[in-house]
Amino acid sequence: MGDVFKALADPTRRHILDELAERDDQTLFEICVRLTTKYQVTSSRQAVSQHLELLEAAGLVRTRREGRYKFHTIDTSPLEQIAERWIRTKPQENP
Amino acid sequence: MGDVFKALADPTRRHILDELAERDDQTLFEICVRLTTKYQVTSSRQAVSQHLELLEAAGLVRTRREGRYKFHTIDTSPLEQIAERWIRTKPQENP
DNA sequence: ACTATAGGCAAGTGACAGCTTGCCTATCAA
DNA sequence: TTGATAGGCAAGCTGTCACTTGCCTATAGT
Repeated sequence: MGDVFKALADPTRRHILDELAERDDQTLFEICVRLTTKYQVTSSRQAVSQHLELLEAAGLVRTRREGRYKFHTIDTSPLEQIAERWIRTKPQENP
Repeated sequence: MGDVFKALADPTRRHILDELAERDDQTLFEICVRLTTKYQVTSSRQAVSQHLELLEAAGLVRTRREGRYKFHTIDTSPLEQIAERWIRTKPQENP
């Protein structure tokens, strides 16, 4: 669970999630091109690849292999619980 | 906004928020004691102090000075928007 | 005034994160 | 088969992070 927060802590990874939220099923090269053109992210291919590994390890990105292409998909299910961890717990609650 | 994610990326800071969610208005020393007894966090006073600075800079903790005591309060308002950034955005939306 | 308590400031250290570089594998088209 | 494309592996570098250490300030009690 801490992996999700660490994954979200980097601005480049947040841009990757932004991009995958707009358009799913993108390859590594497609993501690289769109990061540079739309978000002015100048990271290399290997850097983006390592970010995608981390996002996949955190459960935020799922991958699907097809021939020599590897498509990446966003998975928002880990995000749906994390914020409520502290929001729901009010002070002076004593069961 | 990225400060919020970076603040949440550290397990000790998440424990601090857990503790402040349970009991508000705690001093630095109170937080230190409770971190060690309840969460087995062995950080020093200065380490916890630096974590609280970071949490305050991220807007997750508010402080109030009273004499030589400084009370810390959790503020969950930054958390209420962050997760929805990617959850709300569905693919194939084209305005 | 003096001592203890609550907290702050700043330099230093060890470890890890993000990134690059270079080379390698696998798939597809010609 | 050959060349080009998509991606992976691994070592190395650099900056940042979490933490410690030592000293300092300020408030409260006696």
